Amino acid sequence: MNIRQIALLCGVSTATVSRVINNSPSVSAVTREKVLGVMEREGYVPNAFAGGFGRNALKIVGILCADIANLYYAGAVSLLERELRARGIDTLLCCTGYGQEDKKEALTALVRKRVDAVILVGSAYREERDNTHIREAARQIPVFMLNAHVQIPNVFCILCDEREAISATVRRLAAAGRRAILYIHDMDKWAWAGTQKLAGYRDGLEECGLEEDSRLIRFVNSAGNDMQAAQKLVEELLRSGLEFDSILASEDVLAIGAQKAMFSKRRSVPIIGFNNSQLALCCTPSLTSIDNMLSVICPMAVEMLEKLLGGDGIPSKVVVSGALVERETFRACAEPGEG
Amino acid sequence: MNIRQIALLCGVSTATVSRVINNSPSVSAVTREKVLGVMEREGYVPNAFAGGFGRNALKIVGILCADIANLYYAGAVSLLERELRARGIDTLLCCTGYGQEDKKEALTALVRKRVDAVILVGSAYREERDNTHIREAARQIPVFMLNAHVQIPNVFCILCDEREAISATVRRLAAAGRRAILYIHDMDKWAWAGTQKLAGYRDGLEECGLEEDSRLIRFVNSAGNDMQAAQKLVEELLRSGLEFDSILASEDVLAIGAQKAMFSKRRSVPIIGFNNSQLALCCTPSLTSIDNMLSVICPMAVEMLEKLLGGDGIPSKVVVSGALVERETFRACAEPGEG
DNA sequence: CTGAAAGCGCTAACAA
DNA sequence: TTGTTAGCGCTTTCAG
Repeated sequence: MNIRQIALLCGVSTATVSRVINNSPSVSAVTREKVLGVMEREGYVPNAFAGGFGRNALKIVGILCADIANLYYAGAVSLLERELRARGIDTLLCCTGYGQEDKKEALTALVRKRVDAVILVGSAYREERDNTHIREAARQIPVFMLNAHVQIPNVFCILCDEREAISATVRRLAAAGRRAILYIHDMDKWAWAGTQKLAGYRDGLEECGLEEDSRLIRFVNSAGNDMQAAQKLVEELLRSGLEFDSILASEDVLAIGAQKAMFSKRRSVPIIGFNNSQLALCCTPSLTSIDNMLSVICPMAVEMLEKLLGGDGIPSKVVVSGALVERETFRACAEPGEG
Repeated sequence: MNIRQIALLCGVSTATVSRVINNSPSVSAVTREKVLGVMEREGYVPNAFAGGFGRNALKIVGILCADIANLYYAGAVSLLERELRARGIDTLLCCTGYGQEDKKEALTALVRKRVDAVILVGSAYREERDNTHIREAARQIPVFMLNAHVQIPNVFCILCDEREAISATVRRLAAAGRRAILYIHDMDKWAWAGTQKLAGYRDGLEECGLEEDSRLIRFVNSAGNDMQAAQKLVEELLRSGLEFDSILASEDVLAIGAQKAMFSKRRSVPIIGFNNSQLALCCTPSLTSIDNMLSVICPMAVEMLEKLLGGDGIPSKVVVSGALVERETFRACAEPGEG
């Protein structure tokens, strides 16, 4: 059943049916009723893509993320999808994993679909070496990057200043008397963000006049369960007798692993995670965490996207600051010795 | 830039270009090279939707879920998307929330887009009263329901027997000497699944010859933070002096809230959640939880979907059994008094 | 207010 | 191996 058949049945033209479908005011009440009646009777459902196709007005944007089962991405996609839907835009979701080839293929596949724009969520999409595939994509459609930055025409980056957020957190810890801050990260997957965060840690130390101790910077590398890996790591560190009086992790799961290790050894120090995810609330004690402001960044990205599609100019880069969300594992008022 | 221009530039027909694009074997090597060269040079990217559109071969399926920020749905969507992508099918994601009207609208909107099928994730999509919108949708395209069941032509349901899973868990608790099992649920959002689960709890009691005690069946109703609400509830129950020797919750977050309450009062009983989500691993002690087998159900759904689209027949209903995943909050070998 | 007709970019049946 | 051509379902001028 298509628009032509309906037109035939009504004894009007397809144009008129189209007008009825789209609530055009320039249709007489009688005609409209007649057409609506037939549509109803025939159970006709117009094909929503047929019109937009070809006129580059599909009203679909592609969202790429590494893994939607990851709470961080799930949160971002949730916020993005909501805003897009509110504007009548559909979301084509691609979970690409972390492999460079897979990410690349997914991006070009989306471009082939002539979606109106793509949003790349997470710093995983900024490759260390070669970002030409992003450049290629941006030649065809606007590309938005969340929490990653590249300088390419038609690519728009909205990000949180994670480096500064980490640095500020280190300063907070130092102000609370902490001198030996264990830093746990999982940089492999997040090359760029990982580098930024680590730099933030170092900034913080430097600004506080603390010496960097390489034994306090630890890398967690796990194929599957990052939490468990972090737990094992910290248990080992405790066994080894390494001294530290606080823990900062580049992700909530790592912090929670560390927390479990400390708990099992009856040790207590301030522990701070990153992402301010639901996990931070569910662990006991609840986890202090750095919020990288997805709740701000995502709506902002969609707003910019809308403006851009509407023909307005938008900045190619927006940076917002992060914020420390204090919970049981650390209070700013905490004094040395307390946890 | 379209296929016609490329054809012109190459001095061949659009059909030939089309063949090159689709790797048809019936193109001479020379022609292929020539066409590929021009495509490359011109930066031409074929429109992936244009072909499939209209021939009802869009290779897109719509996935509806209430809220992708919810770990449970995120896990399901992750599994589904992976399987779909492996088959060259794109995923259009709609997060509908729990409102009946919103769910309905989202479904009809997808049907208008002539996606190849829709997958409704979660029992929230089975309305208590009126499922005619699903019937309508199913008249146009195949509908798959995950963890919900209705009997409608062209609707295919794949679900976990949650009722039996809960009942079995109650029996396990009883076998471990537990007689007063507190049951916490949040039925409002999940009318159908909620009813099933509660029925399972009652089945379990009955099969063990335990009397149902209405004070032990508790409803948590929170707009936002279910965990906190459950925590408050249990704290109150403890204050009120209500006796119970174990806790079973219809969702992991509720169990974790209960756990926090118990922990803060230095009480310890077996606690069992539902969904076996990441949260169950992140809390301390780690949470025993009922796994409703998304990891089985989701790939199965996509496999069935593929068969159906390929013209094969598939069953309209598949039920798999759940499984208890035992962790620190309960071990089957646990004896009364231990927790 | 309504209709005729020209596409949108591609595929596929048929012809050569 | 290649070309011709008729659509897919709808929107959108431009005339009436």
